[in-house]
Amino acid sequence: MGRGKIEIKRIENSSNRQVTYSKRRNGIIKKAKEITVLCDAQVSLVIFASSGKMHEYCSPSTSLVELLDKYHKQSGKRLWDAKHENLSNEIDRVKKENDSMQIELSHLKGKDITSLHHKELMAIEEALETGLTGVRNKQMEYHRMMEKNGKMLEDETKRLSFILQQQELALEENARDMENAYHQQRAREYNSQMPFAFRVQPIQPNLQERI
Amino acid sequence: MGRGKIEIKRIENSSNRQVTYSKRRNGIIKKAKEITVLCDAQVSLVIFASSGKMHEYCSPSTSLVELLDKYHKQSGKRLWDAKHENLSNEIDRVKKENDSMQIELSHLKGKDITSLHHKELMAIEEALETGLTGVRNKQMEYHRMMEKNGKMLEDETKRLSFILQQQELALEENARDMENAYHQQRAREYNSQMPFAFRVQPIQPNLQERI
DNA sequence: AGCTATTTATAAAA
DNA sequence: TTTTTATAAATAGCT
Repeated sequence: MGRGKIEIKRIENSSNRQVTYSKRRNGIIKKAKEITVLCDAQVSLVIFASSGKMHEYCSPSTSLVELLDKYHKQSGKRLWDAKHENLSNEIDRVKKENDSMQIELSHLKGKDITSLHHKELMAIEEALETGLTGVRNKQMEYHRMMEKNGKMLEDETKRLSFILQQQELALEENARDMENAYHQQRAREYNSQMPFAFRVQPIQPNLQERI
Repeated sequence: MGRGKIEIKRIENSSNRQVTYSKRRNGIIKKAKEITVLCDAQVSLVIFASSGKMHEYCSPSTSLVELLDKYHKQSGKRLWDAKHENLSNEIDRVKKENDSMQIELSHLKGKDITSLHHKELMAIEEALETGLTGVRNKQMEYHRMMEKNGKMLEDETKRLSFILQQQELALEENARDMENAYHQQRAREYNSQMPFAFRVQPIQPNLQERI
């Protein structure tokens, strides 16, 4: 069906193989369409190239899912049974895990322990104590942190109020100085003397050592 | 491709249609086999005649299920039925449940609590305390039961040893009686007198009222 | 189901 | 890839 006859065996030349694949794939799809129309048939065709690329054809009157359903019914082959079984098994497995965790949780919460024996109760008690210790340590840690923060705030407040007090004292002193200066001024004015300047003292106490 | 050219439209003559279907179906399957061999392709082909009869071809290196799996991965189209999807959904749901229980269990056991906040820790602590209370109550109950059992055993032991003591006393008495009887016998033999019988007394004290 | 004239598909080349 | 073209292959109509 071409310039030369070919044997039906793998085409070793990769680019020839690719070209032939493309042409023959189109050919098959064309044939599938034709038989669909000519003979009222339903065709599902899925082709994967060695590259992994997929092409498909499905008769327009139907769908792959529908055809596979018919396939089930006709061939009796249960295509999805294996999958179903796997899924079911996994569900069972996970549910069992679930149940045992559920029971463990109940026990840890003190529920459904009526039927337990002494040894089991001991184990649960131990687990609860371990957990409680862990949680309480964590709480303690948290608490200590809060306390530390509180202490720091308290210290800072003390420091700030001390500074404030010092500043107030300084202001009062300053005010007194000014008043004195005023009275002296009046006296000097009265004596035709020049007033002498006064300087505001630095009022902020050196508190660096407290920081 | 035949004695006369035909239009690609439904063949109205039923027997012609049937013949053409048969010939072309074979043709397509042959082509499918050829492209499989020539080009390293994988082909799935399912054909239903209008009569409902099915024919299929699948490349020998694979299977329909496998190809459909690949199909699903490539196209993203869901081929499996609702049941399948339901199962998948259930697995997801149960797994999620599992995860959250796993986390809860970890927390109750004092693991992975580093990232928890104060409020959450409080809740866990409370749950642990409740659980511990429950378990300890149960232990207490158990303990009380054991104690009660112990008390009963003790009482029973006392009762039994009392009975034993009584029996020993009775035996001693019996022995004395026998000795006396022996001496009397000897005396009587000496006097040619017949011995008189003696009876073992019931030795078990009536202790029913203690049970 | 075979046969065969004719159409169609396609291998090789471009 | 697509087109060209010589040739192989498929098949429509007939038996």
